[in-house]
Amino acid sequence: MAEEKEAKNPVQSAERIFQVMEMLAENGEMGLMEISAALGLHKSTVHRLLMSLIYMGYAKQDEGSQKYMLTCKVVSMSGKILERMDILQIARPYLERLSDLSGETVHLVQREGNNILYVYKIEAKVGTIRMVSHVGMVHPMYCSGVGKAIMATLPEREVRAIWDGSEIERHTDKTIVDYDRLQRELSEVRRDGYALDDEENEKGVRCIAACLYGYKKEVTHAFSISGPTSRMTRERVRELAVDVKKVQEELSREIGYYK
Amino acid sequence: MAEEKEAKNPVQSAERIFQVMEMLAENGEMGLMEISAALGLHKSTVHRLLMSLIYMGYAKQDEGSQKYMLTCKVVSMSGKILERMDILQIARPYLERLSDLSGETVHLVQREGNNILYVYKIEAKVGTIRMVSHVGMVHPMYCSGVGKAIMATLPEREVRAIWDGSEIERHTDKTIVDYDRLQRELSEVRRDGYALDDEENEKGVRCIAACLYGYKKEVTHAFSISGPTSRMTRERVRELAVDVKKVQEELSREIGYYK
DNA sequence: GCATACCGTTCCATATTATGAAACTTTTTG
DNA sequence: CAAAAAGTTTCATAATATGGAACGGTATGC
Repeated sequence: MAEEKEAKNPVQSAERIFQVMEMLAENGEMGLMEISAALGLHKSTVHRLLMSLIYMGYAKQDEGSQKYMLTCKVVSMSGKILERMDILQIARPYLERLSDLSGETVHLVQREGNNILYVYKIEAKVGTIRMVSHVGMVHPMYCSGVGKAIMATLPEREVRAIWDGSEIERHTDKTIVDYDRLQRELSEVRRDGYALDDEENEKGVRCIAACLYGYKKEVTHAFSISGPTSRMTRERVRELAVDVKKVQEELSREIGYYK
Repeated sequence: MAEEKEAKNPVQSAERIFQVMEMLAENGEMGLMEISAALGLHKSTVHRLLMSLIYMGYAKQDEGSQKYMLTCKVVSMSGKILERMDILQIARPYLERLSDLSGETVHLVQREGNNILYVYKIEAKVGTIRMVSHVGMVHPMYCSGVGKAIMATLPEREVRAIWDGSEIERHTDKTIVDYDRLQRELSEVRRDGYALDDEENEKGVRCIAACLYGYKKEVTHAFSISGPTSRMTRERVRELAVDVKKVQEELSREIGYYK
């Protein structure tokens, strides 16, 4: 009988308060009973937690519907976190250069376990098609150019762990759904120095990505240029690859990576 | 002896947890004792709160320095909040149109008491000068074009209240620092239908702004085009005013405002 | 190189705080 | 208009957070 001393949150009410917040962030406006039922907490408890959130300015109650929702106070906190993020501040001008010369959407992402988190986005300067991505969005690694760019720097067993830890979902008919193909593609990424996402994630969207070396021992960040297949022809991607690799090199060097 | 039954937070530890988070968001990496001293809480208490934040994924501890900092988990929460914000989703294409035709920085802001909060920003498509603004940033109303656009819709006593509730700070030699001038400018805004910020907030930056009608009874949102004085000449501003007012009208109508 | 001071961490008895049942009020629904 | 559901308030009780104290590690100063 293995005595598992499982780690537990030392502050119960903190845990519950964030459960409520996450619930509201996920579902938008909710009623008290709805939250109570979803979390399995007594309505009296939920009410108290909500009053606390309102008191602190993180939530509010709609006067008409009486439903609860989050305010923008965490948006403000989020902004401060991003402004303090040194890698973002350093990368920004480089990414803007990529945006200027391609006119396409540019992203900077950060690894979070088996997923990547979008921390910066520059909207396309041409065309009217908008990508669904947005700052704060979390996405699986295995089906994104940036994710593959990061995975390509990891030893096989870690790649395997990410694969096993991800829920493999087919988004388009080109989505990678078997591990062998992922491995083959990662070798190509290592060979070429950049990663491609050829409509694997979103129909009609092609993307070229590269990672950033030198921030931590393990690679944690990557960036990409994405656009509609109409403009992002295979040929154009090959052209952009030159710029992407150049930015990768310069930026990695500025961050502190040599060779 | 007026028995003031001041409202208090019904969940003490929630209050403290957010005090810790806000502290870290404001100051970045901090040591345990530093937080403890700043908040006047016992180090043991702060430690427990931090362990809770780490457990939930909102904070982490640097292995080297042992200092604590926030992770990007609230960035993710923030992203979800913004994606649910209907007015932002509706306004986005209109603001992009303004961005396309001007090439300058475009903002959408939301009133938060005496301040405005930036909820959306489109970077300038021309030039290399970057504005310091960012999504999540909070700014006083009295010294911004968007702020004046909103204030111009309020009755005098509310304007007065905002003025009194703001810390008047001179940012440039053109910053409004007396109430009479603010009032005069607000009359102009009412007359013209748009607000100007002529280097009042940031040296070398001119901005034209208008509010959005129809979302709530009170006006809560405004948008703007900003750029360096070199490109944003008085004449160009007059030209852009036409587009700004057009977007104001169309957008207000789409939101649900008639006449 | 040793002593001291400082920081971070852990433990624990105690007092405070959060809890949830129940009662009450308001709103919605049939 | 009645009944049900949602939201709010109260309160005794149980559980939780609290902070003093002590421990261990690391940096600082002599």
